[in-house]
Amino acid sequence: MSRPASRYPTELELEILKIIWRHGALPTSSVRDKLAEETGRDLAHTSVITTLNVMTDKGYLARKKDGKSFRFRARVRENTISKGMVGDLLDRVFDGSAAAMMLNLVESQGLSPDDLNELDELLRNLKNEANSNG
Amino acid sequence: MSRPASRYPTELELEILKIIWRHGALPTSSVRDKLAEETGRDLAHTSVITTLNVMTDKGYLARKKDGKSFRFRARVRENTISKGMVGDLLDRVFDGSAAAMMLNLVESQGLSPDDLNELDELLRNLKNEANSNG
DNA sequence: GCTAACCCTCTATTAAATTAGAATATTAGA
DNA sequence: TCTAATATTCTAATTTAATAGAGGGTTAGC
Repeated sequence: MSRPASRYPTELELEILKIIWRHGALPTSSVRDKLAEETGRDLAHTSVITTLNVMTDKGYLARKKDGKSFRFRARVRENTISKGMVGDLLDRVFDGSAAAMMLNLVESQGLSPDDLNELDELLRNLKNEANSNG
Repeated sequence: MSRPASRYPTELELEILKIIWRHGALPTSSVRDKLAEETGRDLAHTSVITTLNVMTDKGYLARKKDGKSFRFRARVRENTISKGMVGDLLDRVFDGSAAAMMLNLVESQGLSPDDLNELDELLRNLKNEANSNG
């Protein structure tokens, strides 16, 4: 056998998704421009189309004719993809232990006092929810 | 150009690293056995060696002759790799916002009350540290 | 009806990752 | 020393990802 297709967007695919999530449906030329502007990735027009079509086949995007060119819109939500990718890492690296992953994140990412307070608040809300819903 | 080498262990490489982190230095045959037992991945002996050698080239492992076979040990620490992979996802998906990533993790992973308490404690400790060290 | 401009489809190349077989080396024991 | 067992190296096939060129279609303007 050989390498299985990745279950989540690849590097380039994610860059493109992020652009489309931010700016809404775009034609190829705009995707290309923004890739160059925002990520420094200066691809040929045809390379961008090829990738957009692959992404369409994979179900990440939908395309619709608009005048003489296609316009691509996202078919997946940012939150869905994020959760999928985080969940994947969680399983692969931390064997599903969310607490272990959080600990790692907290340890390694030099959180500021503001960050800590924000998290504190987040936790408090979650606890309240848990109490009122459970 | 084409695909650049991934900066972090691939799927299979990570499985192998986890086995070696858990069990310490192992000969090829044991890595093979444990891959089958623990992950259901039943590879040919030569496939395992090939991968182990690639991992050695990449600096993830070191090999030393032991009797008639090689024994492979980890050259990277689990925590280092975890942090790298989490940091990578953090940058690529959440543009470096640890708080956003935590929120996602908390939202999506249905944390139990126990988990919440554990995290609460974790945060409290961090805050204390921040106060006493700052 | 041409021509220029623009966009797309099809095809192709390169490298990494995964997998494994053939050939070769090594070692222990008879 | 010869053999059987076992381990390693070398080579290779396959698939995905990333990238882009050649060729062909469409549209607006002259």
